[in-house]
Amino acid sequence: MIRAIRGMRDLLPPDTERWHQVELAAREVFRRYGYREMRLPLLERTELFARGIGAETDIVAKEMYTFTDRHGDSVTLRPEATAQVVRAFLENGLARTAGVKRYFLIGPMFRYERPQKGRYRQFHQINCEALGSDAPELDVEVILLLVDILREVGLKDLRLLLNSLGCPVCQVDFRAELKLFLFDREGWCPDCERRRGVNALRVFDCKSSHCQKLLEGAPALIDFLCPDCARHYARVKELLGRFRVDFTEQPRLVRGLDYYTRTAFEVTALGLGAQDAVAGGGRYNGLIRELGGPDLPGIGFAIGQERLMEVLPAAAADVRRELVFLAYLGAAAKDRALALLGELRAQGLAALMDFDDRSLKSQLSLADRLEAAAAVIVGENELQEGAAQVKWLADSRQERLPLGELAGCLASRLKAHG
RNA sequence: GUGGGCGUAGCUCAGCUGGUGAGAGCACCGGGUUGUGGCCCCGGAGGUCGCGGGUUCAAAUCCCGUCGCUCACCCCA
Repeated sequence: MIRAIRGMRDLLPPDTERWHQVELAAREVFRRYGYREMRLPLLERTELFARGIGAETDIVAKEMYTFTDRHGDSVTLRPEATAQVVRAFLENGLARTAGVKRYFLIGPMFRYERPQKGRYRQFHQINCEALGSDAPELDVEVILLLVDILREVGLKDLRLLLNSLGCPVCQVDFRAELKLFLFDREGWCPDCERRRGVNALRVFDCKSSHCQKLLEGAPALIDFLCPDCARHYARVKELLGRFRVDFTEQPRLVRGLDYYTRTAFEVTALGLGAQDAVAGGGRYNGLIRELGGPDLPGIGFAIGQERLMEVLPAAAADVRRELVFLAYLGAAAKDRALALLGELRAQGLAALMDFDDRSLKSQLSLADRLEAAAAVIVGENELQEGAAQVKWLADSRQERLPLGELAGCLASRLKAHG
């Protein structure tokens, strides 16, 4: 048997329907905030991500689906959206439009990692990007938007973690100070031993309780923020408070993509195992210029859709669908049922029938298993009388409806039942 | 890339101190009304016991290898 590729999952009904509901809810929130959709290619030039995300990051260094196409160009399945949104933004001349540019993007991302709970090689994100302003009010708008989506889809017990990563100016001083601290102490785990030289900030991410203990008393980035960054961060916190958004300051929250500056945030939820971040994002003020555009600031976030689905409360079960099943007996009735099927569908009802001349018993059984609301029975008797038997499967109530008015009658009854 | 756990019917699993024909529940098909679902009863179909090798008179059961799944590390959504 040919199996799906490792880390790639089939998404089937009824899950597809729940995914669709979540996407609809997200789209509705985006609409209210004035964000519009981009749909972009899954494949980009490798260089885009190497430059955009940072060549030293794990994503670029060891997690990308990169290969050469038939013309010898190096291409990569997108591992994240932001670099790509910026590319499309610049390529299509959108930087020249007025004001803040607000976009969202929903779709699959690819990273070649070892799969585990909440982590797949193809996964899906709901992305938000706002380009063209450095105002802290925009940071707050984006965070509010994120929280609104998560609430709209029914996520409980979310936790918002907040930090400021400062700008390149403050980071220079901080990194120097941090390195002094890290090299002043010994006993780091092998990973941190390596990291303290290469990318000192990452040491904060270490899950080892031993390293976390060693980190006590380490310099905090917040203490090194330049006046502008400090003001920005203070304003963000002030506004979040004013909008009654609870957050936890997490001085050790560092993001794994090099382009982040200033505001960084993450939403975690219970029940996800080790991969508990449902969404993450932050400001990226240097990225647009890095990718060859003007010096415009930006901010955005990504929701991990698999993880979100995982923690959402289960959908209410045991609900009859608004579905009509047509059962027939005999060749003449089959033809009439086919015609009725078309009428019901034209009326906007969900309707279906079986074509394999089964017994009435098994046709009703099928209707039941499909959780149809009603079964319409058409046989010789019904043809003669010009009226079908309609059986409501929830309570077994049965009624006769004229064949000519069947579609209309069923439509109004189903609507009445809600 | 590293480590732990697991791989028996479509699904969830039992059986595994080696030994009578490989099982259960759910799902599926048929029958119990010749035109009526859900519940119940009866019957049926369905398995290279992941794959390969080894030990043995004998292996789903022990050993080795391999592949796969899964959780965790790393990192991220």
